[in-house]
Amino acid sequence: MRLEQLVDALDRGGVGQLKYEHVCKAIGVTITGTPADWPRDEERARALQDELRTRVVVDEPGPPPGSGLVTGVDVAYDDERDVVAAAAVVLDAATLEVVEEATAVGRVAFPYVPGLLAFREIPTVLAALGELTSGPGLVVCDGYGLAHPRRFGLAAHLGVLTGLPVVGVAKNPFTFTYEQPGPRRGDSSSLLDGGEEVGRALRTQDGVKPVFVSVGHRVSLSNACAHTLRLSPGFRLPETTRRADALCRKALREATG
DNA sequence: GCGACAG
DNA sequence: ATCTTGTCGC
Repeated sequence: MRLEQLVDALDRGGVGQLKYEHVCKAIGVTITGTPADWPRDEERARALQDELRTRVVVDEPGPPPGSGLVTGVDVAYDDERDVVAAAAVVLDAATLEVVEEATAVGRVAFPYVPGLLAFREIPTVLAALGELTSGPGLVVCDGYGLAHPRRFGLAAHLGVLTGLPVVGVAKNPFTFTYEQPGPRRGDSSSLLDGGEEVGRALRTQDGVKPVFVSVGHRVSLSNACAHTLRLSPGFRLPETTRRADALCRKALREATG
């Protein structure tokens, strides 16, 4: 996906106030600044979530597991120097082999506030996605989608901005509750916010702590779980997450030192 | 008011 | 997320 297409997508999505003219190239990575009109305080960030949440698409099953491309995205921080590095790693969904990699480095755009994680991660993640030549296919990110206080976590936010199918796979249950799923790989249970199922606790390896899957955009929950399972043949976390995590850390090392 | 709280 | 040694095990 080229950067111009990404910006077009942003405009078509009615979020044209998000400009990425700060994006430029330098020494093999993309250096991105925070968009001038990016929310600067929690109040405006929550207002933007409330505005964008209505655009989440939940009535599509999403691409079938095991075919096409699947892209993992992740970020690493150097809070001392106010630097963030993002990575996007495209895998062949059938073989889990790496098809393409891209990174971007930028300034931290927002502090970490539970419920507002997307504002911290998304600008640099978009820059990394914009560097990809291949279409990302299904995107898998760290954190939650609809499992969120206002039903608009990182995965949903990224999906609405790009129009891509996105799933969220988190390592912790956040504020939600769940019954312990069965002990075998593939066993799952509901992730609950009160009585509402907002995601699933999914066991990806026998006898290992589950991961927490939720819908981001244009995928069903059951399909999101099926993808997560296929992407996790040997470890607790999906290969997309593992690859993106390793790459963004490397990009941060090379950008910082 | 206090604690908890994706990454 | 990040700070961090050793250690158990394949």
